[in-house]
Amino acid sequence: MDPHGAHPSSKPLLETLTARLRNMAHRLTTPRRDILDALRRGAHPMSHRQIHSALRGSCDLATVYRSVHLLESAGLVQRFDLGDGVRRYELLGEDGHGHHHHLVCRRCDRVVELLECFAPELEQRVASQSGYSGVTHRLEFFGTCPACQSA
Amino acid sequence: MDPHGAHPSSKPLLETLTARLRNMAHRLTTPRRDILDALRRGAHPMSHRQIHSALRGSCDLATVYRSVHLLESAGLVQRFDLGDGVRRYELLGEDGHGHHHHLVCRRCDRVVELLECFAPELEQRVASQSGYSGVTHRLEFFGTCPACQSA
DNA sequence: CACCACCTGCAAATCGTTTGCATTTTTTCC
DNA sequence: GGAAAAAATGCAAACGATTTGCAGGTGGTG
Repeated sequence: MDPHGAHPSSKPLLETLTARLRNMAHRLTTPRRDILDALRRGAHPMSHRQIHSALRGSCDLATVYRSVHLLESAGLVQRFDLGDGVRRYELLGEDGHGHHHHLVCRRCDRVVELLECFAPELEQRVASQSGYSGVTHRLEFFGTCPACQSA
Repeated sequence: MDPHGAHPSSKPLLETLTARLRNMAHRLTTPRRDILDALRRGAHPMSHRQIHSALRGSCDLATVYRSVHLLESAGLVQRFDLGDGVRRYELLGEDGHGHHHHLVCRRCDRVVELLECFAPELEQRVASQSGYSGVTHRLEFFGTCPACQSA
């Protein structure tokens, strides 16, 4: 666990990402490349709006929604729900590598990236005891960050 | 873990719930009582809309939103985010007892209530290593239920 | 039983997200 | 390198969940 760091995995090259997209039989368009690049630069999960403003309006917000949706189903990005009604996304390594969780401050929304994922064996247990297949999980932590504690 | 059962904890009396509300220095109004009763009867987490229709329009949808919000901050109900953009709620025992998780079918949205909560010691670890205080968590599982697997 | 703070109903506003359609871009193939 | 087909984009409008302003109604306290 790394209380201060940014995204745990080292950043992949933009080329690597675009290659992955092409291999999925998807077109490489300017918005998609730019979105991947924006996510590559971001340290924390980004909302559609954040991505859109990082792009400085180089493409439409609707395109961000459509592209991120495609990137998600292509397995290039992972969605996170941090409690407010806003969806956020981070790059995901190949074969699902890079799966992790977050710790969010209830007061100031500061986000800490947590390195380890504890639950893989839990997924197994849940799957075998319920009969469900392809079990995944979503886990986030919430608390009050040091700064907000003293404030 | 109970793959087939409904809410794990036995249902509290409606009187018990209303008493808890009164003790929090909140008024006991008809809509609030009815909402608590609807949640008491429901086996799975209910959305505002579901609660509202369980009440057969005896109060306004906006009142459901306002009341559930109050019940949540009073610690009487707990919110669950099951992945679609819809918030769902279940009764929560006193002192936070009754905390648990769900397993949701990606195809048909069937929900399984999971009895155990694995993460309390994780909260400790996350808290001490990050400096955050009052750490809680949200954990849900997703998969494909037996029926949808064969379909 | 009267009063006051609080709550409700109603309707409109807000916010995130999706969608229809005409136009532009990417890719493929010659 | 260029034309044609398939797919993606921009724009604006639609949508669904949730919130809010305001006028009138209600709970519980003295």
